[in-house]
Amino acid sequence: MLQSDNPEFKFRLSRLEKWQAAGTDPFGSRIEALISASAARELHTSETPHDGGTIAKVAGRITLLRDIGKLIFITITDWTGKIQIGLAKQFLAAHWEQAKLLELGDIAWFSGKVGHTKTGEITLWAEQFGLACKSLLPPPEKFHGLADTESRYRQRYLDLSANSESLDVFLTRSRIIQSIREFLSKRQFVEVETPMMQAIPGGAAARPFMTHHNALDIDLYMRISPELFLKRLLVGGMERVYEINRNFRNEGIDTRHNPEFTMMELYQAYSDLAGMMELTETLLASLAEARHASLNLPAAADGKIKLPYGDRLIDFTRPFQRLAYSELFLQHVGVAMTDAQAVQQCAAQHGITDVAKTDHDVLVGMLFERLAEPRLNDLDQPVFVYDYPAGLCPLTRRKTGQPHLAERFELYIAGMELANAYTELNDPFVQHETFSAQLAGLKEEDSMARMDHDFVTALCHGMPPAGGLGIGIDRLVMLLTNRTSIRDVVLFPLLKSRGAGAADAHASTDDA
RNA sequence: GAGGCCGUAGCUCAGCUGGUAGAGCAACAGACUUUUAAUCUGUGGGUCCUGGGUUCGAUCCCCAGCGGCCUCACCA
Repeated sequence: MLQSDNPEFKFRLSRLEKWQAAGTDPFGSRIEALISASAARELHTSETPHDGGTIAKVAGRITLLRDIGKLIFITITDWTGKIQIGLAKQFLAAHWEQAKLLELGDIAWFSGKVGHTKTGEITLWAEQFGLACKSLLPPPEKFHGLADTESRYRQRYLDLSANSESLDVFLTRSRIIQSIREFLSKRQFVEVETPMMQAIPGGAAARPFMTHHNALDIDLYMRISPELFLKRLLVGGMERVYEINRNFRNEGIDTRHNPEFTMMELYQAYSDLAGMMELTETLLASLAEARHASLNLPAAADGKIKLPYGDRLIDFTRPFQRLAYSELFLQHVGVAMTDAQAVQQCAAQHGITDVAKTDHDVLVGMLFERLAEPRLNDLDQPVFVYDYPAGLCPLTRRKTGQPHLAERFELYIAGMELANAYTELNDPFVQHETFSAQLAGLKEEDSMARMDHDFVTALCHGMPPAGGLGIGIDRLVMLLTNRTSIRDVVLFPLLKSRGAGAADAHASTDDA
C-alpha cells in the first residue's frame, strides 16, 4: 500500500475514514460560489461589526491551525493570500466533530460572515464548511517553510504551497510573459510556433540534444534556436513574428543555464538593429516599471526606475548605456581589435594556443570574453554592446562600408547576457558563404555555421530587410524577481535522477 | 570536467577531543471560547545519504560512490 510504513500517513488515513463515516467524500469535487482570500478580506470595512457583515465563501489549504478548545482558528492560504477562519462550537454544534477533524495541509472550504477578532484580525466566522480534499502527508514546517533546495526543486508543489515568495515568483513570471505578449501585440506582432525537432540544428552556436523518429527512421535534433524558421516566415510575408518557447542546449548547468530554457525571438520586416534597440529598451523599461510599481518601492527623487538584484540596484531608466565592441576591446584588452599582429601577441600572452592557426575574429572573441566581458558585470545599468566582429556572426548583416563588422548587439544586465539582436542577413550569397566557411580553430558546433540549403533557397526567394531579437525569458524573470539562480525561476529545473527505484523526485513520498 | 562546502526525526536545525543522538515545529493523548509561529501537561518517533576502511568503539577520522549548493571552465 501507499506509505504503509509511515505513521503520519496512518493517522491521517484514520481521519480520512472518519470523514467517510460522516458521509463526506474526502476527495470531493466542484465547489460553487467561491471568492478568493484577498477578495474576502476586502469585504471587511471599518464599519464591519466584530461578528461579521457580508457572507463569503472561500477555499484553500489549511496552513495554520490553533485549536483552543471550543474555538478553532484556522488560516487558509490560496494563491491570492491568506485569511483567518474562526470556527466556534456554539455556531457549529452539529458539525463540531467534523471541525475537529480538520488538520494542517487539508484543503477545505468555509462560508460565513467576514468580521474580525478583538485584536482586529479579519476573520471569516464559519457557518458552514466542508472538506475539499484530505491531505495524507504532513506539510513542511509552518514557520520556516521548505528550505532544502533540493526538495524545493524536486517537489516544487511543496515549495509553492509552503513558500509564498516562490509562488509569487512564478505568478510574476506569468505576468511578465503576458506583458511581453501584450506589448508585441500592440506593435502588430503575431505569435507563431516553429519546430522544436529539427533536422539541422541552426541559429545558434551550441551542442544540441539528439533524438530519433522511429517511423521515418531519421535522427532529429531538439532545436537550439527557432531563428531559421522564423526568418522563413519573413520570406513568406509574415512581417512581424515572434515565438516564446523552449530551446534546448546540451551544455553545462549552472545558476544561469538550464538545459531547456525559454526564449522570446522576434523578427520585424523593414527594421534593423536600431529598431531592435528601441524595442528592447522600451519593453524592458516598461517591464521594470511595472515590477517596480508592483513591489511598492518608493519612487526615486530623480524619477529613476531601480530594481534590487542580489546586493545591488539595477537602473532600468532609459536610455540604457551603449558601448561599441571595438571600444570595449581597446579599453580592456589594450590593443585595437583590427591590429592582427597585436591581437595575436596578446592572445598568446593570455595562454591561448594555436594562435597562428586561429581565425582573427575568433581570437578577438576569445580575448573579449576573457578580458572585456567580465568588466560588464560591474555596471549597475543595462548596456548595449554593439558592432561585433563579422566572423562571429554568420547570420548577421555586415555594416555598410565596414564589412569586418556585423550589425549586432548584445544586451548585458548585471553581468548576464540578456538579449541578442541583429540586422538580419538577407543576402543569399553571403549566407551561403558563411554557412560554408568553417572558421579556423573552431569546432562545427561552436561556429553557428551549419549549412542549411533550404534556408539559403528561401533567401534566394527574397527576405525583406529585417531586425531580429532574442531575449532570454528565464534570465529576464531572474532580474525582475531578484533571483540569482535560474532554478528559482524555472518550475521544474533539470536535476540528476536519484537512481532507479528509490528515488527520484518522489523519493520521500512515493510507494514504500 | 576541476575545486570548495553540505547531506542528522515528516520539516527547520544543534551535536564538543571518537564513547550508539538532541531541540523547536509537526504528530499522538489531554486542557483551554478571541488565537496570530497560540499556550500548557504528557508520549512516541532515527538506515545520522550509501558502501568500505581505521579503531575496543565512528554521526564524528580516512577512501569510494550517490545527491545538492557555490566558484571556475563551456555556453545564452
